[in-house]
Amino acid sequence: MSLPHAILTALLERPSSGLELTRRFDRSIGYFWSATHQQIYRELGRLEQSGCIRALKSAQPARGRKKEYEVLPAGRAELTGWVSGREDPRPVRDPLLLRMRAAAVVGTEGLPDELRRHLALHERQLAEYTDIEARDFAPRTEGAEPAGPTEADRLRHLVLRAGIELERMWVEWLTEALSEASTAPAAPTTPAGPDGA
Amino acid sequence: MSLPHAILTALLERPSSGLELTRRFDRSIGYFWSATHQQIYRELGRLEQSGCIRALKSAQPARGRKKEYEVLPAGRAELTGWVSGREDPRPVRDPLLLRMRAAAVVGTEGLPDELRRHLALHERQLAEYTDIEARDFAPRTEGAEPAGPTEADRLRHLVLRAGIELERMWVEWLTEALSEASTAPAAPTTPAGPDGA
DNA sequence: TCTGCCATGTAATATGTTACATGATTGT
DNA sequence: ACAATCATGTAACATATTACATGGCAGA
Repeated sequence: MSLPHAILTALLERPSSGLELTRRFDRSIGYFWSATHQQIYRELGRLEQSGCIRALKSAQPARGRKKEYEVLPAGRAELTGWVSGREDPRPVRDPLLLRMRAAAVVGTEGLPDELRRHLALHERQLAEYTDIEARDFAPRTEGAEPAGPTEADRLRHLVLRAGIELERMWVEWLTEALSEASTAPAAPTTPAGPDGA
Repeated sequence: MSLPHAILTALLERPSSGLELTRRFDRSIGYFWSATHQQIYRELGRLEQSGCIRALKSAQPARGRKKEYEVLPAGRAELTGWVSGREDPRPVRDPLLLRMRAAAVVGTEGLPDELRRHLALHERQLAEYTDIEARDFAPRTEGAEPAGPTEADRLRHLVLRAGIELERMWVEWLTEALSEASTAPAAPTTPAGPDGA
């Protein structure tokens, strides 16, 4: 149940139309909660029906016409409740790790190339994040305005740092995996092994 | 499309019944691909129909009777193809990061407690992983048998290390987030801000 | 027999993905 | 008129989650 809350957050930050939301989900918000435009339109319809948001009057309900939404008090209350609630971290679901485990059984054919490809992708994402950090969260220069970052700034920076640390972790792990793979070339493996990990 | 391959891998490691698979998905395999018993039974039915696996003869097709499956050559071929194929890393989807971003807009009420709770959960998971590492992948003692770890052992260890590094990353990040939160107590935040991160 | 657990399964719902359809606007 | 693009949406399907249903077996 995170998508509606992601949309409420985005709309509180700035009232938007469905397509604008879609674009923002390709950039900032999508870095930790991705969504396609179909999901977004469906969810906008539900949120409107449940009274959490409403379309601005300027927009007539016609098919090809832009339709902008804003959050109503009920929507803000819903979001506040969600933030202060409990929700366990989701169990990890990573296809690459699964494939490595499968490779331990059926062989590593083609795997090193795939690891290199993933490494390049994670390095690119990491660079994108650090660019954003340098642009939006540069340390205050001396003699600048006395006001430090706001609470909101600090929270957003923390979220970005989580993304950075995650990417850094994958880059390091993939580098290590590749160096191990090059030490010992691929070979047929034993048919079975311990189940412990 | 990862669940069927997760099941094939598990069955290659050891032929099992649905419930046994469910238990293994709560332990080793589930550490990077979780699944409920309903998903597993449904997928076992599909895999059997498509000729990737078959039930061992010992098991009659009765409702309350145990039914064990083994992988057929077609199943092994399917898995091999999947391992050597391409699949992009999934975009991150993390509700906690989303909630922090929402908190930047509606306030951090109740958030520090939740961060502490998550920190404890990740610390526990990390301890579980390092226990497994110490048990199953202890460094070879000097003077032991000359054979090093097999390729399969190294792959399984790599997968476990990814889990360890992921948990360590979350533990560090949550610790940092909490120390920042204690520096500046929660307060109502500005209604809008930059969208950049 | 009754309780509890093992084991397999169904049904309903929620969420996510892929492909396609339609109208509006702008530039040539 | 035509093409390209913006913008909103439908339909079909795939996957995941939650709650519940059914039968077998073992021991009190």
